[in-house]
Amino acid sequence: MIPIKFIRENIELVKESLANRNMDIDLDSILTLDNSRRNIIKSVEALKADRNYYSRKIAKQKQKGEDSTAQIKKMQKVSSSIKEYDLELKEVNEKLNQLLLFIPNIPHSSVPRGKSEDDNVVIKSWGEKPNFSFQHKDHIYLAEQHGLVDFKRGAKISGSGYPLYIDKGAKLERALINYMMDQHSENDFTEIFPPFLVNESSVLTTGQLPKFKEDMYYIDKDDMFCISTAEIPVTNIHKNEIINRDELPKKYVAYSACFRREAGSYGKDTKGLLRLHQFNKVELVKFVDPSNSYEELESLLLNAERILQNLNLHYRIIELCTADLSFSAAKCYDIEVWSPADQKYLEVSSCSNFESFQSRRGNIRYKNNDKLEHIHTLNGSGLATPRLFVAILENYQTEDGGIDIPEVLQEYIGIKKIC
RNA sequence: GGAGAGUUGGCAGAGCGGUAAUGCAGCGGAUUGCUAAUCCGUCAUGCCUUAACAGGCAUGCAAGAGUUCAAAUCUCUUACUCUCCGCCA
Repeated sequence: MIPIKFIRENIELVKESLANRNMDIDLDSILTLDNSRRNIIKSVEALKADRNYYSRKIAKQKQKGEDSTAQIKKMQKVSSSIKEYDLELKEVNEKLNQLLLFIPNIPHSSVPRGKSEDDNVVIKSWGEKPNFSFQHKDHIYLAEQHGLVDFKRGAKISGSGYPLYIDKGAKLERALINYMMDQHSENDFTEIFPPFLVNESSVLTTGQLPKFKEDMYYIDKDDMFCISTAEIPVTNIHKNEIINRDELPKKYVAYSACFRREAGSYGKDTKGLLRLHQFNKVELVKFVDPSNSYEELESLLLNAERILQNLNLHYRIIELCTADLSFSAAKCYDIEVWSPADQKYLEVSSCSNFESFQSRRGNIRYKNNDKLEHIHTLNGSGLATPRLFVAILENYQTEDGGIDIPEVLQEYIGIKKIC
């Protein structure tokens, strides 16, 4: 949430930020609304001052036993016109707040400007693309060949986009989750197992609502949302709380299933594990002192990268440009792992600094000396499993058609190779 | 699902129709030569005036509605927390 006062005082900056995001939001009508809001406040507060003055007078008169029917008559009129103004003010406030909830975060000054995702910047590349001396296969073939994932039965049970992991496939999936959780725990992230259904206010905090309601699974009867990421429950751990400065940074790691309707992406990546309605993800969330949130973002990125390094998978890091930045983020890095079959990079993590955007929505503050201020929130996938699963199958396949298990996972899965 | 209790500032805690006591912590200042004490101020948000310092007004007692000249206080609705009962993995 960008506060109206900030918009009012930095209108050019906000306009520029929206333009850089390729977003068209009518700021002038927001300012007009703000203006009329302040005018109403002026009028109604003058009346309320009047009312307070006469109420006190009436109280004194009553004590003395004097008659005050004239004043009371007058105040009845004042009160009813206060009521009208208050109603008007409430309507204007609601309209204004509704509009403000649709304004995205302001990109950090270091974010590259761009018109589309083509302007994202590759800032790092780690490892090497594998060279196969044999005809290598894609993950769908490999998964079906070895009975790791049953897409057909998943579709029978739920629909497309709900893979059924079986036997060694199920074990590999669980090994990945357990391995990543352990790694991050060792780096002082506190382990969380969050609720997977959350209320509306939690989704407003992180910014998936109100703008992206179409992407969420919604349970009408109970007014609950299925989480699209563990970011939602974990960020809301401290909703409406005040955190002591000496407790910062607060670092959490959580596994969750993630549910996404993927509205508007029909026909894209419909086969295999690349785009799913339900998938598993390990998420890192940090609550940090605003003065060093960008250093914390860099270290968060390293925490996520470490997983791919330990799995010895080639990846690159993209710095998202203003046009590709997500709604709530001020800055974001994507980590993309190499898929030999598709000959392209697959996004397995987004690491973002939200600055105070989410903490304002969720009223998450910290005590800075004598002042209460909004904290900065960060999060990053560490990592999402489906594309990681893809990368392991494709990068670790062997000439005899088997799949080697990466060394760090062997103790988790109990075998060294899928034959 | 049923019954009861509760929700007041950073925290603790009073007030139960006349407009938020008090304590603790924090911050600023004064004073005293001693790791501290004492005193004063400040310590939520918004709006207005001001270049700024500062000042004025309003709002704020879980959320919303109602009664009233006046609501933390009375009435209704909702949310959440706790306790007990029921059902259940």
